[in-house]
Amino acid sequence: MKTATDQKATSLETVQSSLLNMGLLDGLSSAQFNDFLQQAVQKTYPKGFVLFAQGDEAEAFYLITRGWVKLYRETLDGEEAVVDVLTAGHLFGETAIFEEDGYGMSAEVVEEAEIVSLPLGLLKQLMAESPQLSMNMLKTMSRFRRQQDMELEHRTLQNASQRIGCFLLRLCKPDAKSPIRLNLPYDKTLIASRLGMKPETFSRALARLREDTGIRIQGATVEIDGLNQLSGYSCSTCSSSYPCKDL
Amino acid sequence: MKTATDQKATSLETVQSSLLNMGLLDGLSSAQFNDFLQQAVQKTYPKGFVLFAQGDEAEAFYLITRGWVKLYRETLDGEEAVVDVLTAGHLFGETAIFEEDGYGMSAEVVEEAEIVSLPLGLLKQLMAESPQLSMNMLKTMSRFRRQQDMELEHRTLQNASQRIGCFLLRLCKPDAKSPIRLNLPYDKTLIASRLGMKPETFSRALARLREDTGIRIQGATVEIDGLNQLSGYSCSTCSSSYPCKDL
DNA sequence: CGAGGGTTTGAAGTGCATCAAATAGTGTGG
DNA sequence: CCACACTATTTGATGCACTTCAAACCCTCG
Repeated sequence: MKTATDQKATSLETVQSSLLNMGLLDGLSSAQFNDFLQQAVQKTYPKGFVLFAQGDEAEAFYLITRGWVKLYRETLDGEEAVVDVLTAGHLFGETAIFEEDGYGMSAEVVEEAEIVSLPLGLLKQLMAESPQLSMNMLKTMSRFRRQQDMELEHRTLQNASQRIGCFLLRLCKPDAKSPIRLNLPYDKTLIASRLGMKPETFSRALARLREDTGIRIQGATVEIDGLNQLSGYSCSTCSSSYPCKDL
Repeated sequence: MKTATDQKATSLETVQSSLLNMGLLDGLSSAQFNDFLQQAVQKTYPKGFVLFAQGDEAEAFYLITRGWVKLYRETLDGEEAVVDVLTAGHLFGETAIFEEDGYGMSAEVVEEAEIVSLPLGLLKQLMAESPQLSMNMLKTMSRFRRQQDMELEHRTLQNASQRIGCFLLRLCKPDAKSPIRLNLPYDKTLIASRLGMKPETFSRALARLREDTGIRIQGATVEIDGLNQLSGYSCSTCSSSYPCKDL
């Protein structure tokens, strides 16, 4: 719950290339794009920094260029439900553009992150002028929505071990060659809540996944011999078979 | 899994007023609106009719004017996850507009329904011309997305009885006077899957809800003395307190 | 009346949560 | 470089919630 503030501005060029890569702003005139660029601010945020809290007035949306950010909701009695954990290339906060009572969730940095913030007002304004921009926005939202649908399905139909397997599969590069080695991107407790389970359950479920599929785990390092090994285990109770490109 | 076909065309006027009410087409020129109207088809579908299945090529989107429709996904091993159950005034299938591989879920009529179908192609075409239309679409999607977020939160944080209480609350008209009487809109088995639980669990959880809150249940009829009674019970583990306008 | 679906009830099992405690890992100051 | 403090992770024991399988009940409709 830190609100510390080590925030270092970085060069415009970096910001520019980041913005171009995210797709949302494709098709804007260069004048329009420059408007954005002028108002873009890139900073470095420490772990624990809260970018915004549920209900805050929505003034900006964000693009991550490094690090990890957690999106979550808090209930009246203090529980926390992690909606998603995002990293470089991901966009967030932009869906607040149509919501009257501020951001629908909170966002907190979980691993030191570089983040570009952009004014929502400008986005809204340019959207009225550029159908292409609206279209991009729709695509973005559509993809998010599909992800959320999958998420709900997973919670309903997959057990803890399968959800972990699915999570690991999504960490694998599609073209990786066996055996695949990968590192868990953030700590196990956070992965657990990302997947809707308690840390203890995560630990046990991971152990079971290891026994059932033969993957090897050493601390935060995971080694997988073949993807079929995992996809057969995790994807059977899912409506889209591996590779599920939506997640 | 019926595919029967009793389909009766209805008058253009009815279709027109339905279309005007749904908000999505606000701001279109009358010429554009008429294009839509020309291609709108309203039919009556029997219970069990499958409007489209996951993966089908997406050619139309739909507006319900009467009855109930279930949106769901099916897994490889035959399980079914109900995404939502919709009724008059609800729109569905329109989010397939940006998806390359057809509808992301299946849609089946669960209570005889009158449904207007509209060509997705036309929507896409007009969206390029009318920023307002894109904007409407974005609002629609944004609302859907928020609903899905809530849904996920509920599955994570509420137990079965609380989810049923929440469901009942959303059936109540906000201005209803106590005691509130209402009828379950579709059968209990379907409500159960809508809420992500088995019929047996639903039955027992409903019994527990009755004991804990004092609501009265007689078959499909529910009587509630006060909303606080229910909201206190169901909404405490939720991030938005009653009345949660998003669902 | 009888068939069949929806609903409830009972008994037993499974999975995840909880509480408690041990262990491993990490960073700090000495 | 070590000892300590603190956090992350694992393990064990137990409980509760939901599911499963089975059977009874109920209601509607032909």
